[in-house]
Amino acid sequence: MQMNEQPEVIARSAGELLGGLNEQQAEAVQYDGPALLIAAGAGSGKTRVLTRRIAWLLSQTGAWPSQILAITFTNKAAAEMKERLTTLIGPVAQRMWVSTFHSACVRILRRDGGKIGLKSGFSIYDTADSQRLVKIICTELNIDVKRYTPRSILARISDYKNSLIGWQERLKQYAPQFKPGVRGSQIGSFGDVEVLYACVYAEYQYRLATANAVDFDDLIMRTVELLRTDPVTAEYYRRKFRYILVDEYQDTNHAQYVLVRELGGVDCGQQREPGARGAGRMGPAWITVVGDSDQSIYAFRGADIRNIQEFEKDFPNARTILLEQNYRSTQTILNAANAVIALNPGRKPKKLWTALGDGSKIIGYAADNAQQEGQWIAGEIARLVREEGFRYSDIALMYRANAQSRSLEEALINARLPYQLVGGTKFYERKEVKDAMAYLQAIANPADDVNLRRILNVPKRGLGARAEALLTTFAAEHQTNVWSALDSLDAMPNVPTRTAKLLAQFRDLMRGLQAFAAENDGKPSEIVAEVLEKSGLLAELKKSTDPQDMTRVDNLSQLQSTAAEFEQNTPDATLNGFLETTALVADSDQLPDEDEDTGKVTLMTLHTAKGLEYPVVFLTGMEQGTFPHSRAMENESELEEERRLAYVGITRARQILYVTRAAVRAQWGQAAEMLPSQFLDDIPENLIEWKRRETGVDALRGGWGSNGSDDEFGGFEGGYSSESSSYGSRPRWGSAAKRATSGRSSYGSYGSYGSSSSRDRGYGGGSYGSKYGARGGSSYGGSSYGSSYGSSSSRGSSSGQSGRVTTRRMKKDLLDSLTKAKSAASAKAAATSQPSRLNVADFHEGDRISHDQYGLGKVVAVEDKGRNSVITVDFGSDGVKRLLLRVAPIEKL
DNA sequence: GCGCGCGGCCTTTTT
DNA sequence: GGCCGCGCGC
Repeated sequence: MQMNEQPEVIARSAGELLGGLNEQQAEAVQYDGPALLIAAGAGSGKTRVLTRRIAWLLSQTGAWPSQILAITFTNKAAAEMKERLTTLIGPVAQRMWVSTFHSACVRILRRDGGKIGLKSGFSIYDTADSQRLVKIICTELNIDVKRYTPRSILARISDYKNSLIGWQERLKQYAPQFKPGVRGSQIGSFGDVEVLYACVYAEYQYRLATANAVDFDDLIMRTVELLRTDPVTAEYYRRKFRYILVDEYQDTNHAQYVLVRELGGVDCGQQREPGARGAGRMGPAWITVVGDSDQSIYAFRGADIRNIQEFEKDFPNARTILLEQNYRSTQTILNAANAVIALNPGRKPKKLWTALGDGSKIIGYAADNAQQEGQWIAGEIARLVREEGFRYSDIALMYRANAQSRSLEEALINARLPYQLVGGTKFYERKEVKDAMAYLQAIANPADDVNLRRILNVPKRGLGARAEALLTTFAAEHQTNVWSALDSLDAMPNVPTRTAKLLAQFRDLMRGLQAFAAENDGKPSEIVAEVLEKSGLLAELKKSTDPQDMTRVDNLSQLQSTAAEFEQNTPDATLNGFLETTALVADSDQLPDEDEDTGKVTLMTLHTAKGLEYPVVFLTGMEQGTFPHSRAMENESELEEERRLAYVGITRARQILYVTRAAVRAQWGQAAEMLPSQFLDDIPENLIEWKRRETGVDALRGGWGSNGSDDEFGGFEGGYSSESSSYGSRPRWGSAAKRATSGRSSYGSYGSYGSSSSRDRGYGGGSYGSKYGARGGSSYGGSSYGSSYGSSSSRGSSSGQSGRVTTRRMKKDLLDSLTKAKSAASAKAAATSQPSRLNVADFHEGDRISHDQYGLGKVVAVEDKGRNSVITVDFGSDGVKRLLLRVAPIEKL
């Protein structure tokens, strides 16, 4: 560390640090004692309090930056906090550990994991890797994976780990005779499923250990193990971290709770030095936790709400400070939130209030189906921007489950509104990216069987199941891993000549890549390039004619760019560092900064939305079974969690809250009638102004208005156009309304808007190609990122700060890749770079096509009228239709 | 060993 | 509607 550059904390006076705070906030900032719980209601300024408290500890209590450990739940939250701290106390903030539980543990394990058998180059398995491994194990143990899915077994293993239950313990209790790592070990008496779980758990951990790998949950559990088994290490961290602050404490699980206790040395009975300032140099660390039990929404992944509820019992001399004043929302919104959450039994009563005034009413809308819900929302967004001066980035659409995004996206695309989707399939989960990453993993850590096996025959090189079995058998017999088996190929018996040759080729490929990586460890981007080139991954995709493969090539190129950025923004970049940052990205890390105007509407799940705020929020899919989710409705405690989720959703809104529902929603391709969500009833009647309350379905139920037409919902067009005049300006094609009720995808119609001018609006099609072209170059250094972060990344060299920069760069890329994925999914058109999706010249009499609604058909006539070309198609029993090529949702077969 | 086509099952929510 | 796994034919 370059000490003399700026070693000092910018001195902040007490007045400065307390300025603008209310009484409770100020008290929390100054609190002088070992254990503090800040029970912070939604929007009550907790991040502000947390950062000011850290500054207070530094400038008023004599703490050193290096003594601070601040834990957040996402990388983004960590980056933001670090940024705020840097503003407050100067660049010295970089010396603090501000990170997620997971990154902090990686850092600890990289340094000290050797003491529990982890070599420092260990791999971090994501959920997909872990599932692969479980599946491999199940197959070998002859477990019926239909009945016990790897997914469910893994969930169980995850539960054990979150509760710090070791595999030894499970094995001892349920299958003492089972020997992990011994081939042919079968599960004994199989009357009890616990036996199965115990065996798989044990075997899974054995394989992780031989692969020098850990999974997400291990990061926490093994760190606890380290601290508990190695007193020297424990002592080191206890002396180091004198102040521990944990955000979103209500979402911690048992393992994380214990981790905090262990790091803080709460139970080791050491006394604080008499007369010391603050926490002093020994004795228990000072612990500050911030959270809101009403926002606990992660019980499903092990979060234990009791951690926060029982904080005062758990930590001696604890103090609780309540923050109830909300600085975010109108009183109307808070009243709705309070009313909903008040129905949860057994909570400590807490009532949010605001000085901001009542504001406007909550707006309700009942649509006939999901498509119309989306259309109405799109119209409303256009109106908000046009008439009320909101920006697109002021608006967020939220939903319970990712699958709901589709109909909303389609509506936004059709209305030509720019949007960004957060979450869903992540960049690093795409197959081609995952393949490339598997190469990198296997190079960095050859013992990593899961990843090595993944790429053995990717791209296809004639090494199938037989060859793989040769390797795994040999590996098992010699108690070693697949790479070692491959490495000693010459000693392997019974290998057919042809297979031996292919295996040797693969071995040499990997040896070459390993050597290259060793020589260029500081240049991850070059390693990526080498991998893409030498492995044949790129070549395989490039020679393909599948238009989707072009996107895949782009994604791989993107991966290389991401590596290049990592390299530029990280002082001591390594391949492992790159792998690490990619392993721990979260959905919310893709989100842009609050102050950044992306010019796009944001779509995300309610879970992802936690911690965010928007002037305008649409809570969509307010139906029984959708939200609350059907799987959470039977069980009271799960229903309580849904209610907290509703509370989270409502309190995201600052000025205007919309609640919308659909009377019919397609689930697994089947239309289902949906009743209004109980949460709508929980909001006091007088707070909601319904723009449309009855749906066509409700009307039919009431026994009137049915005209028996085969348009599913006769009332649809009328209700919809009389409702909102803003639709008048939109084109209304005859087929559009009908298609909207068909429940089928209408991506096809996207391309149909494609006069070339509309393609350059930044949400797909043509713009993507050109934008990508620009990115492909080496223009990163000159970007605004380069300049704004240059100063911090050039100072000091702890990996924590680089993590921050990387994350910020990466989320940007992920964002772009999402936008790209969007366009890729929707525009086969773009692939041929034609201005219009379908070209009339491509259609001839007798061609077979597929229509989104009518299904398969045969072309009987083609009329070339330029932009207005029409084809006539015979759909058999569905009749003969004339279709405007420009708008028809069809695909040539 | 590979590729295609069919059928079953499904989705909560995520570090 | 989509993914994944399996079975068949080459």
